[in-house]
Amino acid sequence: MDDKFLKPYDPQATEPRIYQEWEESGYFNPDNLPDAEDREPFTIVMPPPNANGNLHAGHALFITLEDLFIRFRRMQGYRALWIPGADHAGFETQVVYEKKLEKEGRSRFSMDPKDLYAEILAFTLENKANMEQQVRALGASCDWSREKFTLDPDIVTEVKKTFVQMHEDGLVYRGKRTVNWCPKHQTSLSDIETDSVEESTPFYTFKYGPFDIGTVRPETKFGDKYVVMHPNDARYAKWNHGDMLEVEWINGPIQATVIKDEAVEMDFGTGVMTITPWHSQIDFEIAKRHGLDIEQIIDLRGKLLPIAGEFEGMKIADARTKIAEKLESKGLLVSVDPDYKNVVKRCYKCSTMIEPQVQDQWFVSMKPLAEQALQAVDRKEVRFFPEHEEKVFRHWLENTLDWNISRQIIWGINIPAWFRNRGTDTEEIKTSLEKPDGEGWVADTDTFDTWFSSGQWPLLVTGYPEGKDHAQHYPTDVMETGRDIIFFWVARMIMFGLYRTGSVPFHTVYLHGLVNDANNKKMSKSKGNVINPLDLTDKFGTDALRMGLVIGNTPGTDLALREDKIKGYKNFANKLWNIARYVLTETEGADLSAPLTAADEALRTELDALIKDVTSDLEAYRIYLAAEKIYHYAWHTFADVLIEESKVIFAGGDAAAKASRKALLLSLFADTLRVLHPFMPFVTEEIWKSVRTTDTLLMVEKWPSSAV
RNA sequence: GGGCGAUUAGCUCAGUUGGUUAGAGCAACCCGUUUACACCGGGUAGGCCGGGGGUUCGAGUCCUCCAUCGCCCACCA
Repeated sequence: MDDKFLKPYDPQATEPRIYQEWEESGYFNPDNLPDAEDREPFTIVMPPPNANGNLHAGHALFITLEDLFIRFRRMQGYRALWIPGADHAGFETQVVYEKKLEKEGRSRFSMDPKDLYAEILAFTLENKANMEQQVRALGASCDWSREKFTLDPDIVTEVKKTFVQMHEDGLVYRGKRTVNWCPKHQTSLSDIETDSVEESTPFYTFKYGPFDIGTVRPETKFGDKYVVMHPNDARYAKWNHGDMLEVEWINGPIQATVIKDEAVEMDFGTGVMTITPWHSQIDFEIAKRHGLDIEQIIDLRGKLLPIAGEFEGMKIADARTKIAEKLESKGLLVSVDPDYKNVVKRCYKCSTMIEPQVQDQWFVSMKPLAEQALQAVDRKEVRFFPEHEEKVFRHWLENTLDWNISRQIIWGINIPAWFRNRGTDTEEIKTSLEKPDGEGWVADTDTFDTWFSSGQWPLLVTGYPEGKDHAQHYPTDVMETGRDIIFFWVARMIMFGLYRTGSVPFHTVYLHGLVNDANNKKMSKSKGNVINPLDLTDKFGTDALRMGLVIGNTPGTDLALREDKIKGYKNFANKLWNIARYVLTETEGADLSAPLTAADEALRTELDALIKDVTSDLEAYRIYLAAEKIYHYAWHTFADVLIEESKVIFAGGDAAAKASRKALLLSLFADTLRVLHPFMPFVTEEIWKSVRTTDTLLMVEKWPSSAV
């Protein structure tokens, strides 16, 4: 027996050494596996962590699960490939960096864009290196030789090609449309980058000529020269579409026009409203239907424009009550409901109120792409774990609107579009990777929504269209990621995968829930309850953390991360260590081929049955069950029953029984280690060194297949 | 407003898709230290499986209604 077993298991000293051995073995790269060419591929694309900070508990969970899937399949004999990556994370990283600038008393708006880009790039690359070390610490057996960064030149080129091709196919268009504008970050955002928040706000009813109109936003009302009602509303039958009338309004009399439109709800308020098409999606649609003028009232910083007269330059929040007061003083206020419940959109990063603005931007036409994705799910080409997430997925795809993909930020992939005579009647637009021929072309300064590029990640990292990996490893097998990014990412990957390659990017979607704090509350910096997974690996070992993340965690369900639970699995790692000490001490020089007694044969069969069970659990993604079963076997069957029984046998005089039991202990322990390896790779690999009869690493040992 | 999910032991959760006396970990309580391991062993206690109704030979599991909690989506000003 190795002397190392005389001391308790020391994960801190063991783990980095073991990881280095794995990495140096070359087996993370499936091309180096024995008989690589004969193996069936099994592929996972890692959700590339944002290279803008430390890994959080959610990363630890996905790394654990994906590493487990990969190690299991590698041992089963697949050409197991796990492709790691790092995400420049466009807007997210820019927000992180802007906070840093703010702390330093600087601002992106007073910087040269080139300098800003260079600074964020340096920041990102530094974090990327840090992040990669943390992924290693968690035991990830991913193929670092294939690692991709979302800003790698080949990735960027292919992303741009997708855009150009989609433009040619009419799936990308430039349009003057309502976008979600964040006045703080000075960029538009997609619909899913905003949060709808219910708030209590005064609901005003004003006199507008002969009508009473309701609004929660008096500050937008300056340009309201259209008054809209439902065509079937009997109360207003005497008014005809197009009727003109003069009404007294905020800054004096204006010419108003009656518009009849079915978008108006007859039983809401008075059934009459005025519209502000520049700052409301629904109003914009009405204006478009009837060819009405649209006029900007609020600038991009959230301040009133000259049209507001005496209110020019005021912030909308301050202007709101002032304008209501003025209307009241003019006798135009009918009533105020002080506690009206209204849903407003806020920036998902800074909670600033989104100001709808009409802008010329790039959009993806979602309907045709969503159709394709839904059909692929209908054909069962993608299955979901948990199953019910398929409903959530469908519901979103059936209702999603066109996707604004242009961002007015520097940190990202620039949109390969070119303008000539921009903003004039003779404006020309071209999309191409290179500047078009001819004079006067100016490049678009906008960048892509980061999900436009990460949505193509599986096809990009496998080297579409010509890469060898694309032929061999696409479509991939499992996409394991957070339930919270099913729309941001999973839906887009399926759409882009189908669009560009004709195939779904993966056949299985495994969605994990949130990792919460010990009280099952969402972790957040402001609450101060954030748990750093690397602290837990330092304290209890990576294997213990992995077990703690996996056991009792069903897909799609949130997990409470408790230290006492992880501590329990640290004890388990040590238990395995002590089992090894006993087994190795007692079986020194044992004859592995000694015939088994009938009783021992039954014990062998018992484990075979368990392995069969655990294997089918793993294949069906019942990870939580598989982990618990093998844990329970090792501790409460192997250690508590078998070893105790063995002590009696070894103390007795039956030589055949002794020989049988020695061979049995070794064989059962070896298989227990094999099955435990995907869950607890470090301690099992370390013990394996003393158990193995060849010099093979446990990570490439054959998964035990039983005769049962 | 629409959708999804949860409700099982003190706590955190399983219960593999209807089949014996409902399980695990942690916590609690009692006993045990000439040892593979106190990062331990042996044992005990603890559950009208949220509530009502239904289907069935049989329901924690299926259907229905209700209650509570959580999450997601949302262009009625």
